[in-house]
Amino acid sequence: MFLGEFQHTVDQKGRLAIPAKFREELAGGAVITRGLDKCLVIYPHDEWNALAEQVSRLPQTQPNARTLSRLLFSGAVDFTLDSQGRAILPQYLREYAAISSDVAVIGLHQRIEVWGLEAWNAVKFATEAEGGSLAEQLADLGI
Amino acid sequence: MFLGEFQHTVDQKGRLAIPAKFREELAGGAVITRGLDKCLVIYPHDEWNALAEQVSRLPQTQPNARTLSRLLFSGAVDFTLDSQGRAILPQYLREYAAISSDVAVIGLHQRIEVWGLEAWNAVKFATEAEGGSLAEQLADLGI
DNA sequence: ATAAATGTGGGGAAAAGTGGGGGGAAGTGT
DNA sequence: ACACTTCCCCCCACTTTTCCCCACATTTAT
Repeated sequence: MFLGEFQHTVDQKGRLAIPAKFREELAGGAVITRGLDKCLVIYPHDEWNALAEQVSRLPQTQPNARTLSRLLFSGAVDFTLDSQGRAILPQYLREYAAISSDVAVIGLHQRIEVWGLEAWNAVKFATEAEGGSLAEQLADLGI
Repeated sequence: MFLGEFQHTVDQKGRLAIPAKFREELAGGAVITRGLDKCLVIYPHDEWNALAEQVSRLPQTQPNARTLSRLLFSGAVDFTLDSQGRAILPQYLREYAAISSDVAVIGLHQRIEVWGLEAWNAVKFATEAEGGSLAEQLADLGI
């Protein structure tokens, strides 16, 4: 399970150190691709396969399904960690998420998100601000 | 079951001694994350897993579900107690709850809350003061 | 009163994060 | 086919953070 928030940097070669706590679960290979909110998403192999299966089963007659397919699959890169536990972020993915140097790496249970630091802070503050209304949703879940 | 109120201190390394009475129940691992009232919450592993499972099952295509996931998971830290029975509070969690040095550790049955001491005192006085009207509102909940 | 347990502080070893250099494979052009 | 360039990957080195251990003061129990 991926948990927590980490501030890392992407070096000039486009390398990103994956938090040590996440490495074991990614050892079997992982996929990084575009996320739904101008961020990047990393899935372990198993999760990715399940997701890919799900998306490809959508009726491709619907425009939204085709758009989603393109977003997910066209940008996807299969990668393994180097000996220092780093992944390489292709340039077009860095551009998509407006990532320059400082990034936030976020553990979200089954997946990992990578944000440009500024974008993440904006999202975080917004999220904390609307914490109250989200509390009601939690209540709906019986929590 | 967690009960009682304890005043502890967070040292310069961000370590917080968990009250001895709580340690046994946290021995199997625990998770600390952002609470809904600018405090921190500690869940034993079992409690946390149930909560995480419910949230992660929400359809991540919905914006609210993603926001909720981020609020809950991004701040979460999986930890075990060190040999002195202490937990480490990451800096971003201390910032969230405005925790500097003195904190209140509150046992609340299934979970533990951690408050900055000043914030806790304010909340406590407010709670005690509105005890009367609170009773009425609780009555509406069927208690 | 003595002994055990609890809360607090600090030092040192190990690991994590970051940056840079060099060798080899792949691709391009002549 | 050969030389050249480019890119990728592996390795090494440094700094910072984290984790583990020991030490001490205070409280609680016997």
